[in-house]
Amino acid sequence: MSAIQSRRERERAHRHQLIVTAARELAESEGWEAVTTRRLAERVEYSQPVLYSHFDGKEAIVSAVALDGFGELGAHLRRARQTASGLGEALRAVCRAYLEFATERPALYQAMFVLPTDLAFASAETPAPLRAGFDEFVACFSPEDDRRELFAEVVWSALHGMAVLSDSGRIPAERQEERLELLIARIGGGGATAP
Amino acid sequence: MSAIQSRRERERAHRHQLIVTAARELAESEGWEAVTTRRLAERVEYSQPVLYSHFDGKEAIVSAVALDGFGELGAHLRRARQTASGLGEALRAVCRAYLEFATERPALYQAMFVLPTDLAFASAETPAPLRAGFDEFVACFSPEDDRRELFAEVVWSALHGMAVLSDSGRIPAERQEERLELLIARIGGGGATAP
DNA sequence: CACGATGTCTAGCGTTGCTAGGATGTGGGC
DNA sequence: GCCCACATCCTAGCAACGCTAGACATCGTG
Repeated sequence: MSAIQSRRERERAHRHQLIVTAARELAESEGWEAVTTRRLAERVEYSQPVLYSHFDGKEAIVSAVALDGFGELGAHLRRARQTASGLGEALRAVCRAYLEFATERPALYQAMFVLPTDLAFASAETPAPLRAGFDEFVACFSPEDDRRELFAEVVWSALHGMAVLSDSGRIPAERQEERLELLIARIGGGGATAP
Repeated sequence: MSAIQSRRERERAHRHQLIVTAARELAESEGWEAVTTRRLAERVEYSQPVLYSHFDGKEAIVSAVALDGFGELGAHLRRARQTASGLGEALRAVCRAYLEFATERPALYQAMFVLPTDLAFASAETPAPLRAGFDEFVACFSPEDDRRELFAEVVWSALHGMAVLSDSGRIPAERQEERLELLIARIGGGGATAP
């Protein structure tokens, strides 16, 4: 493993991230339909084929962006949960942070949840960042409740539905806060450990 | 309005529906990525340009399929609600019917909720079929509750999230029934009219 | 029968994701 | 210091996509 080899690996890793962030920025400023391999190549100042030496295809690039997104979402939710005191407040903070994330980074959120990707979820070798976000929801329920995972799944589903339906105008966006409060009051409040 | 003119209109309407059902069948058997204008034209035994004499583009065809879907979903939910007795049972029946619809017609459901379409939702002139499905959820809550619309929005969001997250493998599909029961118990049961 | 209008198809444009094969330049052995 | 080998990168191009212009045929009408 010579020094120049390791330098090349560093450069390669750097360019890898360059492509990912370029794709993300382009998507966030003009939408995913504007992210073509040609425009992306132009943006990173390389030719198209170098994209394919880093990724298996366009879908893999989207997946890489999504993976970054899951990392950030996990950290965002964790921060929110840790600044709260008590399980009830934690749930509210995490839910609010989730919707915040979805509305402020719509393109990133799309890559993570709407666009087709290569990411393996329910499988055994699910990447850690993919679990991390979900685990933040789980942590908002009592460890003694053996149904806390189920609660987390339902809350996550509801939040995802609210995010995506309001983003596409299927439900009025201005009532998002009311919906959030209703959800928390019903799911979290008053004994999440209840039968 | 001569007889031959009306005959031509009939033929035209018939071909319109032919295109829509062909697109839907193709999507349901091979997925939407397999629905190209060429394959669709071949399937209805016309050339490509006739598609564009009926629709403004591919997105409009998807929208037409989605519109059909909303009609069917509304009828499906209505049937489910009417076979139940009492508001609580109605909510359970409608929710179950919704998830049933989503899992049994995934391609149709995608056209309605995931794929980009021309459909106008929150606007004033929202087509009736688009409201119909939502109204079935509203009808599951007491007319005296001035927050029944809000309840309906939250339930719909949760169901949509459950449908789409489990379809893409992000939450385990086999626990769908448990999640549904939890949602109903928390949102519907025990006084949907509660503060 | 000839004309005009309506409807349909062939052919092609620009763009997409993706790839083969040649040019370029850098690093290591003599 | 020279030269070869190897890795890297780009030019050029393929098939398929959504969509459209213009030629062609078909049909009802005078």
